[in-house]
Amino acid sequence: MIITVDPSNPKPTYLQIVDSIRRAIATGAVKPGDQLPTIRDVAVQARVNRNTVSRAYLELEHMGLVRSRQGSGSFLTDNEPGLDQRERLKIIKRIADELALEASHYKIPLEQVIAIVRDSAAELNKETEHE
Amino acid sequence: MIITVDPSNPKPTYLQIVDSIRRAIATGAVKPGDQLPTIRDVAVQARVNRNTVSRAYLELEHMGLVRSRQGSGSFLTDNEPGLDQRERLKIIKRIADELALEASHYKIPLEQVIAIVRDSAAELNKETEHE
Amino acid sequence: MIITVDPSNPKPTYLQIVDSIRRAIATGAVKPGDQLPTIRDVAVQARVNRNTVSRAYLELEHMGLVRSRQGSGSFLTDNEPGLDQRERLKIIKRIADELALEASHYKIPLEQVIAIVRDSAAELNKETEHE
Amino acid sequence: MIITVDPSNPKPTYLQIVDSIRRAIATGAVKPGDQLPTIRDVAVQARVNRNTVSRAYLELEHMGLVRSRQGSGSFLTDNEPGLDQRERLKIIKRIADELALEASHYKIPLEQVIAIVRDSAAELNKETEHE
DNA sequence: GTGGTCTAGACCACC
DNA sequence: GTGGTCTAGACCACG
Repeated sequence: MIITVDPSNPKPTYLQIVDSIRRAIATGAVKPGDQLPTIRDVAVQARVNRNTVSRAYLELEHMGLVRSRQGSGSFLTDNEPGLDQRERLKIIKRIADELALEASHYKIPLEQVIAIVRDSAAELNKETEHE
Repeated sequence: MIITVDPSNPKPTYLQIVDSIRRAIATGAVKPGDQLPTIRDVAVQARVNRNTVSRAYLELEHMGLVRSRQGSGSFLTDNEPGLDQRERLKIIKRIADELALEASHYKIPLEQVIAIVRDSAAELNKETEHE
Repeated sequence: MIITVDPSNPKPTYLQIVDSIRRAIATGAVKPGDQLPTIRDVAVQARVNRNTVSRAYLELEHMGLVRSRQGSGSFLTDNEPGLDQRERLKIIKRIADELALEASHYKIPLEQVIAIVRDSAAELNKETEHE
Repeated sequence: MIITVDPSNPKPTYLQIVDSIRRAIATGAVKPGDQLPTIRDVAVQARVNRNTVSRAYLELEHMGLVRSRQGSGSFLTDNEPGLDQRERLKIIKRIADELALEASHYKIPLEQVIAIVRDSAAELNKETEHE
């Protein structure tokens, strides 16, 4: 699994790591029960401090996606995310609003924006289809 | 102009104000040359500290959308945003990626997500069309 | 609010802080909407590092009991805990089992154990009744 | 003797094994002088690493409950636990406090909690009475 | 002033 | 080997 951290991205490092792993989950690169790379490995690979990776894994644990056990490692759970449908749609709407606002501000046509969204989704599904 | 701040929104207050004003620009509620509401008015209306509104206006100045004139208030400029096309698309892509990731995580179908994006765009254009 | 940390207690420091605050909530010493003592204040008072208190507040935030906002402080939410009744009883049962096992091991009579439990509960309710 | 390990239980594996054996002692399933199952047997049955079982048996030795004889296995001693009454009550009080705090937090009535404690104690004594 | 993030490095607990 | 905790101290972001 490839965990990338972009220092120019304003998003906090630990959340970028969270996103990397959530992306790996979405693409099917890791499956429920699988062991995640160790905290130390990710720290070396992404060139960040161990504590920062710890923080990311803690977040994933609070999201119910990961379970870490002392001495044996961190594993993907088989849980579904726990939010109800309303909450989910609220989150999606918030991001969609932001997308529409930025696009309008930069005068990027709606259809082009939608093409970009399709593109992002396709990148996630690319690997999934191979299973 | 209505400036709303939602304390449950994790986005910082000053950026919520920035977004409100950018939204007003996008919908045509304010036009180049128009005076913006005073910092004090916004602070009272949105029930936030004046420093926070100040911070928002400063941000808008940095974006080149607003110019403050000594003693007479803040006015909308007629500037186009200053980023080049590549930068703009990079920002859009980042948001689109996030949208796709969240949607996949919550198992919301792509077409529904796109419908929501169209919706968000339509809300922005609603008022514009009336002009 | 008094936050106490006992170095001889094997429970991690940050969880002892969490318990102190949960205890303050249970006794009614803090109410929904109230501001909690600042992270820095707790750190000084309990003689621990700021980061340790941060960790405790983060945990409380993940439990849905507290909301922290940059620049303004940490506040008690008005949420009810989010577990369903089954989960709650499972947690209670686990502690009850441990209590029964230790008591049996130390040959402490059941009725004495129950008296101690009543005592612990009374300490929590003492202050509440004064409201 | 049945040793069970629940991976969803946050308690460390070796302590879960310790508790299983202490429970067997409390119910009278094993008596002073009896031989305990071999480390290897427990490891196979509970599907854990032999080192983990070793660690559990070591802990039981430290508690004075078990003595290992070279080459012939581990046997239950006829020792009484070595803590003085104050220490014992302190441990009981700590668990009782935790029980009261969780119950209050989850709004479970005190009498129901006590019924659960009686239940836990009854489960321990059930088998004892048959002797 | 508030809380948030990150680093460096130490030590502990568990398997 | 694994993850967990804590410290010290720096710097940033927000109101």
